Amino acid sequence: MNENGALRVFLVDDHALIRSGIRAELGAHVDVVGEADEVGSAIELILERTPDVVLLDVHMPGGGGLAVIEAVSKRAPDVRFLALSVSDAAEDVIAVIRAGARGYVTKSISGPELIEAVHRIAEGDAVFSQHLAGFVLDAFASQDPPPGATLPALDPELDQLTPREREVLRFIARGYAYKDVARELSISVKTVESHVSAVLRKLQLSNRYQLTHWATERRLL
Amino acid sequence: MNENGALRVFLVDDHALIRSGIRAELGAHVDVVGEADEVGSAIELILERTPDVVLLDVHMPGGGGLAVIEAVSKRAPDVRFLALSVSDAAEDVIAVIRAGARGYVTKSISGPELIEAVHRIAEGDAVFSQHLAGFVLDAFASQDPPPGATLPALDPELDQLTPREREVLRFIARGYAYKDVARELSISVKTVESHVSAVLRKLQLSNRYQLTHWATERRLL
DNA sequence: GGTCCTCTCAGGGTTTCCCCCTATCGCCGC
DNA sequence: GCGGCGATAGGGGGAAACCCTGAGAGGACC
Repeated sequence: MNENGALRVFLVDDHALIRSGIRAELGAHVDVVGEADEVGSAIELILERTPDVVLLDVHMPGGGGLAVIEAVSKRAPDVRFLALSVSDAAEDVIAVIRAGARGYVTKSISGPELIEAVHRIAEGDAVFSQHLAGFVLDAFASQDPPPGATLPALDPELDQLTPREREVLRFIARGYAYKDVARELSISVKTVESHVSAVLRKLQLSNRYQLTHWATERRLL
Repeated sequence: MNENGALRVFLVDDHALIRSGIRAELGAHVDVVGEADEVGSAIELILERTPDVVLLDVHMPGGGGLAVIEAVSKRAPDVRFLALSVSDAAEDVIAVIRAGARGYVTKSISGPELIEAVHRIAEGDAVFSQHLAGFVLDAFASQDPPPGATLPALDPELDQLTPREREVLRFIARGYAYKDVARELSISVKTVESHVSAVLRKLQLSNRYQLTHWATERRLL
């Protein structure tokens, strides 16, 4: 907080237009203490100005928002991040949450909604776009679920896969060879085969090609 | 022009944040006479208010900016379009220019640049982001073949494939087995192998599943 | 005529994919 | 504790994919 009691917010986005839009929408409700259009200066300025909340784009040249979150979190753990993106791909969401963001909203959010989201993040809540909640909870089911969110119905077919199978599925659907998946996950090729067999059987598919399409349709890539 | 001599501009983008950013950047330099967040109302309002320039996002639910350009151009040919997008993918650019847009800039454009671009469009100029200009001209220079043909003849990577290789690529990316492709094209399996090898080598991919992924991203399927 | 490219095809080899099967270990619930 | 399930791993085998080399026919270009 600054001397007026307003939240101190920092913006990171490589598009000047969008930074401008955010500033216009947030208006007088918060104090925008700085902004950056690329990773390096973002890290530097955030550490210097220690805002309450950093609003940042996930997709940026030079490593993207992930690099910013990781670098800042180590040295200024009190700074909270709200990821802002045009993408609602499950992978992006998971990665950015893993890195330490407290929320993830798409750019279709309205001004008032964004203001509320920023305040909730500052108070320690987790904030997600409506249709993302399921994905996020699903991925973190094994660990600690975010506080007080009711989850919408998950994909019944995706639901019958075990977490490990889903992990393997993502690699396979992207065109990884079995041995590449094995190396990525540090398991044997034979185990990968087992998982793939299980996935194909459960989803009633007959080969990897269909798996790629299945995953693409569900926007898992 | 309106009574003050300012340009009359209309905004179409499904993201409120971005519309807000554009309004903030254009500021007092032009007269924003309306905005829309989806295709239907965009067409209706543009026809009603007949702005000098329409700034519109290429990627939108419900057909995207293309549908707007086509529908409006038929009934109000004096309205000029400047496409605004996060993407600089070749096929997007070409498609939108074909539809009738007079320019294409990415959202990384600065405020002053955008203002100048809008004015130049209004005056009848064509405006393109720096790194797109050469690209677009190349594409149209080398294109005289049949108007009904498929568009992506300008992708530098796709371009290095021979016609036969492209043909084989389409089948392989759809999941056809070598022998199926051979039967479809009435050639031997060995010949299919040769073509696939050439395609993988030229595109620097290592297997057919990455090819599916590659083709899907380029919307070749 | 010579050169280059494309399309065609082949042999022979290695690797990967996909499908059977079994099997161990650990965790959780009844 | 016993059964179920998930993750791990392996054997074996057939089919398909992939790699490398070579080579002939036809066309285009100079």
